[in-house]
Amino acid sequence: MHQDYRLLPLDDLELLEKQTLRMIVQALQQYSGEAKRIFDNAPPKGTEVIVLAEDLTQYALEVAEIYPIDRRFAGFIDYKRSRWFPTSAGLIPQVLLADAKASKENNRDTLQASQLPMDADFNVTVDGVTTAHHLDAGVPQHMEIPSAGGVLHAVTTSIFVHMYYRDVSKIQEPYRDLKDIYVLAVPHGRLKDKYNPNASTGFWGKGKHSDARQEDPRIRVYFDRLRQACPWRLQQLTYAGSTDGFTQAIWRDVDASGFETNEPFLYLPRPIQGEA
Amino acid sequence: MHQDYRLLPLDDLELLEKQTLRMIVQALQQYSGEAKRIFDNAPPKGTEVIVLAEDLTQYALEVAEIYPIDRRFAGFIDYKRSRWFPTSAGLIPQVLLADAKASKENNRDTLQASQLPMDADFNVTVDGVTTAHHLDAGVPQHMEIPSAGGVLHAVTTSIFVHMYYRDVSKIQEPYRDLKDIYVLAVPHGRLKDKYNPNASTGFWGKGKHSDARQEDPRIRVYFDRLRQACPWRLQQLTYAGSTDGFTQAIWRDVDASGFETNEPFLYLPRPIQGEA
DNA sequence: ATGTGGCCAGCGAGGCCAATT
DNA sequence: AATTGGCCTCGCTGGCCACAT
Repeated sequence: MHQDYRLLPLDDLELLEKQTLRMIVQALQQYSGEAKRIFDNAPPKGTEVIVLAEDLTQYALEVAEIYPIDRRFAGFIDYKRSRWFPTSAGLIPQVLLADAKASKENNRDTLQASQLPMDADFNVTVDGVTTAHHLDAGVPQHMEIPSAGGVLHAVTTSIFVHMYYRDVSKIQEPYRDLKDIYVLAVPHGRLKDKYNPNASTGFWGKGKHSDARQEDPRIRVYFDRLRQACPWRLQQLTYAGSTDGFTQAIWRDVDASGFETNEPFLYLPRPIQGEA
Repeated sequence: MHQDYRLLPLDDLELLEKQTLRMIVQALQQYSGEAKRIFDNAPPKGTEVIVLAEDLTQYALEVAEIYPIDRRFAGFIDYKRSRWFPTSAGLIPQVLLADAKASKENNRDTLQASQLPMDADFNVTVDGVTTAHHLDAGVPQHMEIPSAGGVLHAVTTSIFVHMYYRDVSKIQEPYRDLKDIYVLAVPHGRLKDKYNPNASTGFWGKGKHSDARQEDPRIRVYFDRLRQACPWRLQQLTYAGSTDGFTQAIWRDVDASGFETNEPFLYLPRPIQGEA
């Protein structure tokens, strides 16, 4: 049984990320009812969707935590927890990094360099000319935690919770319509060779920063390409067709032949509170 | 035994706020060691002190929570919890609203209108001319929570955690020096008559918004006047003279004669983790 | 020197549009 | 019409400075 993620076979590292995401999807599904009520009905007040996405992500995930490691980090990541993660390969110290996004787009996410878990290579085409670009990872592969008997290397796992919505009204409830919650597991830095061996292969794209204004570089994750590379890394909880206020409980995976599957799953809905 | 804060005598409402603050001061004291290590050593990256103050406030307070009420609100308040608060007058449903501030000033705090718990009247002097100003409270006196047998009215309690610091270095640790943690309990709206009967009496002052640019009005709390009005509502945890990395454990109160007192208190230091 | 007033800076986080394909 | 590139908006938080006392 391993305790150090650096000794894990890459397949086991992927499984750790998959298990992490599966748990987060369960937590979001169970909270999706209240999440939509709050998101849709919070009064407009400037940049409220940002803080709504952050708060709702926290409320969804905090009740699904596991064996905590008593170590905290401060910084720009919305939700971060150190914990012992149980896997078949061993009990792995992990730092979960989850970032909440609110967006009217549903095909990509923009990451700050500090949210990038792997060195990224990608092509950018402007005026028919394609050039290779590169951005170094800003997320360390692990955090070091002093411990009895040595230093623990807690593997970082990067999750993005993407609230896809549109505006509905400026004067009355509902002000917004939360349509889907996308959940992305962006591969750990050790998995670069598999997911992004070169600029032509991968799910990265030019960020939304302005070069002209010399803004800090950002980078984008494209949903469709992430899904093609690994279906379960792009989950979609949709409210479409919902009659009970909750999202559809479906987990995206692959079967033994490598085909994409959709597996319904059971869940315990957290009650939708606050209905007057 | 009351369950509705609206029926509490004002003195009991003050005691509820005092008990709330006392617990928060204890929590911050116990966490002050790690808080300073993290605050001082986090690498500069733009507006990092804001998020540091927020994260540290959360880490300090979340371990000191009490009997939670299963109700969540989303919004711009940094730390918010619904809970049952035990007082001698009854078990009172409460929504704690704590906002974190980072500042190089140590004599006042700026509040958004949405952080203002009472209607405020105050004088503004410009060019020798004094005029009365007014700003309506943006914090509701309570939040309504549907419950078995009726609607609970959870009293809001507004706390501000003010990290007073200065910059030290741009290139090496420590980057900052966290000097004091001020903790303010701003009186509930029902206490306006006592604390702010008119524009000439109170601790409010002109906010730091720009009228010229038509920014949303803000308002300031002046520490000295809050302390004069009610000494325990302005607490100061200072690192000055500290040899162990923790703040001085002193609670400010008043004796029976109304004189200000300083009471040392015992605490269980949370270990300062992460020292390499 | 301090205590107030208040303009502005910087920077997140996305909206949104334009140029391609 | 859908995809990708990227400029700019908007608002949140305080730094910081200028008077006034």
